[in-house]
Amino acid sequence: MANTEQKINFKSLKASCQNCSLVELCLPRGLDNTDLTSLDEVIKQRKIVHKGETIFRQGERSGCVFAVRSGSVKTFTTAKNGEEQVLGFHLPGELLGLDGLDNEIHSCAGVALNTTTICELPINDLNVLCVKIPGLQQQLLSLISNEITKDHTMLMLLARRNAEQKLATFLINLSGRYKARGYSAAEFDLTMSRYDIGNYLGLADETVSRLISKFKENNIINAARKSISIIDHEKLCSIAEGDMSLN
Amino acid sequence: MANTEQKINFKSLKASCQNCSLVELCLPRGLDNTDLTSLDEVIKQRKIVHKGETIFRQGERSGCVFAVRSGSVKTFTTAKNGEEQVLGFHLPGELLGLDGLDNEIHSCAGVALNTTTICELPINDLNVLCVKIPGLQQQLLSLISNEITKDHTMLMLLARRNAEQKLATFLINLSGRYKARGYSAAEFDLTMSRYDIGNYLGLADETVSRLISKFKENNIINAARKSISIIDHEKLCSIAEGDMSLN
DNA sequence: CGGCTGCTTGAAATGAGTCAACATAGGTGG
DNA sequence: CCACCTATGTTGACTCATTTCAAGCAGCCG
Repeated sequence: MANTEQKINFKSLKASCQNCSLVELCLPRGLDNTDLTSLDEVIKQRKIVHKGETIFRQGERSGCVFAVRSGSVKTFTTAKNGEEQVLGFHLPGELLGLDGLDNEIHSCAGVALNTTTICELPINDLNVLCVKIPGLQQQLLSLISNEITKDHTMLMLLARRNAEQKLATFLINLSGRYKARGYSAAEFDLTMSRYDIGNYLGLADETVSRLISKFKENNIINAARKSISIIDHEKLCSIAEGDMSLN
Repeated sequence: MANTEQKINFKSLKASCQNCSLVELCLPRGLDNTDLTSLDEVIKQRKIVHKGETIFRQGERSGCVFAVRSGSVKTFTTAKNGEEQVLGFHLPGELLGLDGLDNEIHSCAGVALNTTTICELPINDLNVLCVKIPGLQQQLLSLISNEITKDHTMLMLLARRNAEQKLATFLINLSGRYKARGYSAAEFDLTMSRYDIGNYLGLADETVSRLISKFKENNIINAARKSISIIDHEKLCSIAEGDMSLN
């Protein structure tokens, strides 16, 4: 398909899909440069998606997995009655669309929350590569397996935690993910609306708003609209764990 | 590893792991008898597990996926503070432990709810087979992908539905799964406790109890302890969908 | 500049949780 | 085989966290 003569090293691969977790996950497990070249060929050219635009639709077979290069994305399912459930938010370096890894239709949709750059990874090409690179198959299973573990954490959060704990956990989680990708853990933007946060956490958006205000009053965070800074990470953790409650 | 001379046809395979969904899923996709023979070799001898006994532990690497042959199993995670969250119930013919398909540690535990027969499918053997049988790899991805979709449905249920809808959905779901495996859709036993149901659905067990009573009063179901019969499936669906509410 | 969308805040309503007492089944041991 | 004991399930009364309804506010985009 592509020119396999052109050997690409890790640096150029990383440049072609910066912070792409698939690539990063593969690296420490002993894939060599040839493998990486092949992998690089699989990553289609980046695509720019604007706020509110759809990356893949529910019920559609995109044939791809996606990696966020910049910007952010929400995934959600739509029920028969039209109700939406936000399933997750995806930051730079993170993957989405793994529910289509079996090359069947997506059970959720992905929409950009702001101007976003996306790398597409065609699944058929990945499958071909999997035969050539035994470790890659394992990586894919690991990725999708982690996805299940994440969902299980979310089930616990939704079923067992109160509103304060949910929001605190959400903020800590975002903070950690930004940090893992080299951004500030203390200051970042909430690219999603209060409504989306509430929907994701199983709360009314008014409740989210109220809690943010309460966290502000208690000098745990500072917030103005989209912009968030975490002042007291430790207290936020205590709230998330249920070891502490406000008022 | 095993004697590949001994050709086993579908019938004997099915007998060896009755209603095993992995086998069933593979069949319609064109695996031939030789493939099935190999698959059969992978399925370790059945194991009997008694009520309350553990099939695999959280944090343990079992190296297996499991299929329920008879009985039933619950899976759950335990949080740092010791709190448990039930993640699912597994009926005859269903798989569990897919979170270990990447051959890493399980992020949840599986415990028998009553006397249960289990088939073990060692992942390493499956991986070897995947090289021999291209379709199998696809099947595994499909299975795990369905698992993600199921979790997403559950997230929607926990986040957006009230107690009545949750319990109605739960009962309809169980009914459908029993039916799919050839059991009665209208009459079955709840092998799990009210506490487990409540934990799974994010409700107090008293709430579950009250709702069962309410459904009984309205002649939608009949129930005595573990035994359940669905009288008015249609109404139950209406409640689940939120088109109808009691009192 | 004006209108729109998203956010904030207040007050009232309510669904589900908590606490507590009681009922029943099933298992155990005398 | 009966009597007791413990688990689990049921029901009631009360509480409270969160939702709902409603009104006002502030950025932002055309």
